[in-house]
Amino acid sequence: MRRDPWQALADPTRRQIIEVLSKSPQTVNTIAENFAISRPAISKQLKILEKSALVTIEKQGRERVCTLTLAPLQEVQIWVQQYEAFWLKKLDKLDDYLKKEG
Amino acid sequence: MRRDPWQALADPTRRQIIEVLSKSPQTVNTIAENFAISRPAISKQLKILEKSALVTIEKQGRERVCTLTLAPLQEVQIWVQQYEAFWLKKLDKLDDYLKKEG
DNA sequence: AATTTGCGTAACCAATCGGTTATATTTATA
DNA sequence: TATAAATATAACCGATTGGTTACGCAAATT
Repeated sequence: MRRDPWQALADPTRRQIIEVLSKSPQTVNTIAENFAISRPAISKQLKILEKSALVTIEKQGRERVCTLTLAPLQEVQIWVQQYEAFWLKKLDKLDDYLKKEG
Repeated sequence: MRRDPWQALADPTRRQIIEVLSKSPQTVNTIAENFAISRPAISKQLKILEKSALVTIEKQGRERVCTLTLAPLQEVQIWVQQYEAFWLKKLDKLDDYLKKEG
């Protein structure tokens, strides 16, 4: 049941978890301290992030250390960049047009 | 009821609609031809895209012409790029470390 | 050995999602 | 003017989402 990074990033809480983990790897409880919702809710979101390969969870004693993996963001970035290119091309065409007609 | 672009982009059908519209503005039916799902389903998705400002829908006679607006993608791109920077910085640190210790 | 800590899991719930079919409305066409 | 075309809207539906509380269990602490 592999997860689509788009779907994983759709939720603001999950994006915030990523933000928190970008400072450093952290345990589940430490992450949860940043949020108003319950710890099991955070656990669930972490599992979703894990399934989309954005986070790896490593057992260390009774704690679980969560680490960010940014690789899946590439898919998103490439998709967006493709449209950035399209966008710039369109601007170029407009530019050409204005130069010819102007 | 303004929509989050992240949430709008979470659905693969909606991303595909964006792809279709990136060729040129199109009417609802023309868009729908690209998909196996019903036309009302496409209408719904278009409305979601409209609410997140990714698409504008203009009435022209009995047709509605849908045009792509890529501006909201900037929010996504900036968010992702911020982590690209983080990622590169981390690689730099690793590089420094390896040079010192190596 | 008993207790506390850190976490997962299960059961539940209301809201939202993404689709459907049926119907209504407006505009173009014969 | 009757009809066809393009589309929206409503009512409905099952699945998913994102949260909750209650409970269980292994590891650390006392």
